[in-house]
Amino acid sequence: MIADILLKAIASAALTDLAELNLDFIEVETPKHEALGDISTPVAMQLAKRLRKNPFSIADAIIAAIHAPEIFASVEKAGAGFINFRLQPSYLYEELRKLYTERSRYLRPNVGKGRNIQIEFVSANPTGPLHLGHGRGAALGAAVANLFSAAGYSVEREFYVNDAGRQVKLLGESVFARYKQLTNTPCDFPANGYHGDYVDVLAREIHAAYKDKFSVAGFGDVSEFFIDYAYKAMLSEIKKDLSDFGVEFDRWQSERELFSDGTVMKAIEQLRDKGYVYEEDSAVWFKATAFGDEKDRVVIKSDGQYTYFASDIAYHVLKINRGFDELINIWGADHHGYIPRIRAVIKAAGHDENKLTVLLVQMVMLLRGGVPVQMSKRAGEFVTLKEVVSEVGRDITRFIFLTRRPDSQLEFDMETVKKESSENPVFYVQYAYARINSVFTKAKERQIPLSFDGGTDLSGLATPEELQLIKKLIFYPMTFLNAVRTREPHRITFYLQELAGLFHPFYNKYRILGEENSLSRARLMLCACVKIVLEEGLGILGVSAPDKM
RNA sequence: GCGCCUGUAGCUCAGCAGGACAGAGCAACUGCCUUCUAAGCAGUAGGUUGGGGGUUCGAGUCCCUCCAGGCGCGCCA
Repeated sequence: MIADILLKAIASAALTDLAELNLDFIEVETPKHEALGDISTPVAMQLAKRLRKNPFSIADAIIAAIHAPEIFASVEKAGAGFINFRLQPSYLYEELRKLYTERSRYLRPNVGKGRNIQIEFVSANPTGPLHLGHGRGAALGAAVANLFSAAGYSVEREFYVNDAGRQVKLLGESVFARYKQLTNTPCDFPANGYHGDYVDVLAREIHAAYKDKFSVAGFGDVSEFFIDYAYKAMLSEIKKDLSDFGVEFDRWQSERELFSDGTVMKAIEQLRDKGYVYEEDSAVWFKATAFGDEKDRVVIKSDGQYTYFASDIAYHVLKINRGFDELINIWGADHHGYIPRIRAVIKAAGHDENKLTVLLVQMVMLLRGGVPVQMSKRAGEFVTLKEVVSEVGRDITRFIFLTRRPDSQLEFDMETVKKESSENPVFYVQYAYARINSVFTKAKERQIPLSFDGGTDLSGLATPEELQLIKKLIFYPMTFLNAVRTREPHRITFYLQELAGLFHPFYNKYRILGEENSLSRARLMLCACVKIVLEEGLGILGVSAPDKM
């Protein structure tokens, strides 16, 4: 909006060589200090270099070309060449009314235009419960999905289930060994087996249901039953934990199916037809180096077994062939080394590699009172996502994950989190929402109407606190679009804290009810807008907006 | 050894696409509840942005280098 006006101004500012500059993005920002203006742009300074002209004269030319007195109360050149704008209160009121009447149309600029995007996240092995790191991926993935969905994309959320291969077999074998112990038949526990309590639980379940039925069997005789029983149980536990964490998926893609329905074989054959697959040392290789990877990768081992990478190839080829405009994978940072080979697959399959985006989420260091909690899935020593969520709460957990950039390591200290929980930032935001709700309840009791329209008189909103609040609200779409562009939901989190940080002082200083009628109505409508935006932002983060606290 | 990520206030973290005097929460200190929720508000204090070079009118942000931490570098999954 503002950027459009600027663009037109620049175009008509007789800066003739402008056409070739290809200005697809005009930087508009809110100044760090209120005193400087409501919005500003460094565009004159940026143009100075390209046009080889003095930034001040460029700024003058742009300013002279801006004719929008109904929007700008002032347009000034400042500092090293910034152009600072001050907005007309009447413009602010008009925008606020638009926000109120248009709601999501105002808050969710449609940049996706129905394009299809698929986001795959969590995809934890069904060999044990989710830990906190998975929770971080889940919170991020869900929020990114919400972000894109709000931006007008058609979004599919997928969980890739690694139900084939060695790990689920080891799980089944571990459960089998525990089962044998329950039937007092000797059995070696598998090397590298899973030691968690949940393995015993599964063994006991099976023993309770089937008694000693399998006690004389060797693992080979009953492996299918034990493997299936165990991983399916784990998978449904994972589903439940995610659901309790507020994270839902549209699709669960089984790795097994990729083998059984021939997808893996077909994908490899297709690559072979294109000449990207060859045999050497009695193994089958994918020519990843032809597409930028540092070495070729084995697809079928010399013993005839497929590698994990084989099904990964099939999985990604399948995904990209399903016609998505973009694929997003959210991976733990420990998998970053796999990015080049997956990119190579996308390219080899004849697609633009830029259709794939991998978001890496760094490790979560779990601490208790400053002491790191050692975690080892194999040894069964770890704190699960479920435990953390039940101890510190879902909203806090999600909010903490989403107040950090994904690519920075995160310290999660249970004691600190709990200690701070009464003063947790998430409550600060939620409290603003609850307070507004409470005022509305009071208003209803006094039979004050709570519906507003384009004609509501807002001119009473004239204090600095009120004007700042309005500006913050109507600038939400800017933050939103930046969050979408960068795939960084934490920008929403910080925005919400800032919004709440403007609301509370306002609430504290002024009265909403009990003022002269039109002022009271105006303030109620302002609150309604704050409520709308809080709800919108919290919704994207997957954090609840409680009516009462 | 090579690659990726990180290093910002005592602690946990932001810093928006290279722009103005580097911000927030917690912790510390001073005040504020008979008025719509004090999970709140007003205020004080706290920094050589890991070190050093470079590019630029301008660098926390880009490049090089060094230091520190994390994670990867299999015919493992």
